[in-house]
Amino acid sequence: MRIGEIAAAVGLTTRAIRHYHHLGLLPEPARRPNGYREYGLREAILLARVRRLTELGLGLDEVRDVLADDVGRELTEVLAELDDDLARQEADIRARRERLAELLQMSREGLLPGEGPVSPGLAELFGRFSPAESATAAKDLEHLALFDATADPDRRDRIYQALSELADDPELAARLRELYARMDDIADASPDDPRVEPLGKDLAAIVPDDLLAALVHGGEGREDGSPARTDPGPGSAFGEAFLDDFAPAQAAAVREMLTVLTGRTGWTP
Amino acid sequence: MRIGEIAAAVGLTTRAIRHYHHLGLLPEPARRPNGYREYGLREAILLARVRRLTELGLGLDEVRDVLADDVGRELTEVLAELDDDLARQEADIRARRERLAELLQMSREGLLPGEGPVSPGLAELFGRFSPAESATAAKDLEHLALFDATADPDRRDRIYQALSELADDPELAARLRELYARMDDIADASPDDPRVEPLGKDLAAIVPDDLLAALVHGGEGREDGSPARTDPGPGSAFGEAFLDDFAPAQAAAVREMLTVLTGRTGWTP
DNA sequence: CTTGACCTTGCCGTAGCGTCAACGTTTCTA
DNA sequence: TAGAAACGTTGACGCTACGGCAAGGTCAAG
Repeated sequence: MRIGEIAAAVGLTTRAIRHYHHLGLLPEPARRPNGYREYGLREAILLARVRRLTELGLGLDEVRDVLADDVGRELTEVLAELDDDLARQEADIRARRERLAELLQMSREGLLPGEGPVSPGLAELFGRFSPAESATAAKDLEHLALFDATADPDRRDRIYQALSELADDPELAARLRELYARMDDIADASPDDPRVEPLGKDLAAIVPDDLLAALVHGGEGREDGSPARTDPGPGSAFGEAFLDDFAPAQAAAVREMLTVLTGRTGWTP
Repeated sequence: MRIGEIAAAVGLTTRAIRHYHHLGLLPEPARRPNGYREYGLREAILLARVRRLTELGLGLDEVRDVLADDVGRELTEVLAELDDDLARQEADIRARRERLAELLQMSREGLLPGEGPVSPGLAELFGRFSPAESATAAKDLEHLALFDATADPDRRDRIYQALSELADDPELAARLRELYARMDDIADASPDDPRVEPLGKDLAAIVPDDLLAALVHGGEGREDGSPARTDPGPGSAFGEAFLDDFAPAQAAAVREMLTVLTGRTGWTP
């Protein structure tokens, strides 16, 4: 047989067969005078074995090992290993599909924020605060979306829990909205503006103890643990970038808030 | 932030971030005087979105589309498509794992032939015929293993069914063994040997009608449909290779058998 | 001054082939 | 009998999402 004929017979492409030759999986057969490869039934049988093994999902070098080692002992252990691997992949895919199902559900209900797919806990928070209510609020939600993608789920959900409780209390929610408004107000103010310091203190005051605990405690006891929404506090490059995201006066207020909060936790930089 | 800092903040590697720049997924940020890239919070937020999307399993160009298209319409349809894709993968993996489970089972029971993993139907046939009983029998099983990997499951199982019934009948099985022995006997004979023609006729005689029907009918009505165990009959390159796998006298006997069988089906070459 | 931890660009490697490119051979057909 | 169609040959690049290494430049600390 020529290569195309054997390829059709075993259900492979000619390219695949040449590839197997190249890898040494299958020895090159004799050539006809014109240079064409000449295949016999033995090669077809070998290729059929290769095909069965690759269809199971074995890699080509594993196939080579199995073919070389002859007899099923090696085969059995390769198959077992492969099954483990496939089990992992399957679990992985299922987990992703579960997340996808949540997201598709949210998407159909129109709950997906512009930030794209986020955790359900955060999506709920997004639903609670009207999006374009305040520039500062919008920014805050963006920060949360960043946090959402990076923090570990435990801590994340504890923090969302605390925030959710805060939003549930009508009085607290009203105060929060007011604070956002006051932040908006000082967008163009100087850092020395007299409104800055009281705003910082009021911001600190609305942070409940359980939220603060979750923020501080979640940091896994290293150099972080700062109450900034995203792990490292000011002093770290990230913290500076975080503060840079605010207007100067707003940043000063946030800094003031952090000072008060670190005082409350007894944490030292 | 420098690239390592933002990478740590969003949970990516610096290499990945540079890769995203290269692909145009994320614009190159401004540089410091020393050439270092300088990142701000905006980039972190963008990267967090990228990370969420890639973790769902989106390809990077899909991520780019989603980021560019802004807003969830495109996103929703990409997610739905992705879910379809994952569903297919999951089904595929499950099917492979089922086959693997069968094979591991057979392997533990020592039923795996040297041919490696074959379909359950064939494994059963392998179990019925003692492996080294006859050189011709061994060859026949090899041919079946080749057939096993290439034929479509329907036809394959119908044929195995017929073969299994043949093997179930003690008298037929005994006759089959005798035919194998006679094939062995003429391994070194001349094609003109007087034993060849009667052997061919006897070979044809033991093929039951249902097996013949399965063999002929399975060919999906094109140029095949030949009763050779593997699709195309003599005249095709594969058929020649098949006959070449036998000693000359044996090949003559097989040819004789085919002549008789094609006569029985009324099939014309 | 050195060491070490950063950063820079750039190129090779991964798995399993698909897909040209550029060319020779065989076979069918007008 | 010529030309086209359908085979074959080797060789090289492409795909995914980066990892790893090389060969350097930069910066802070001991």
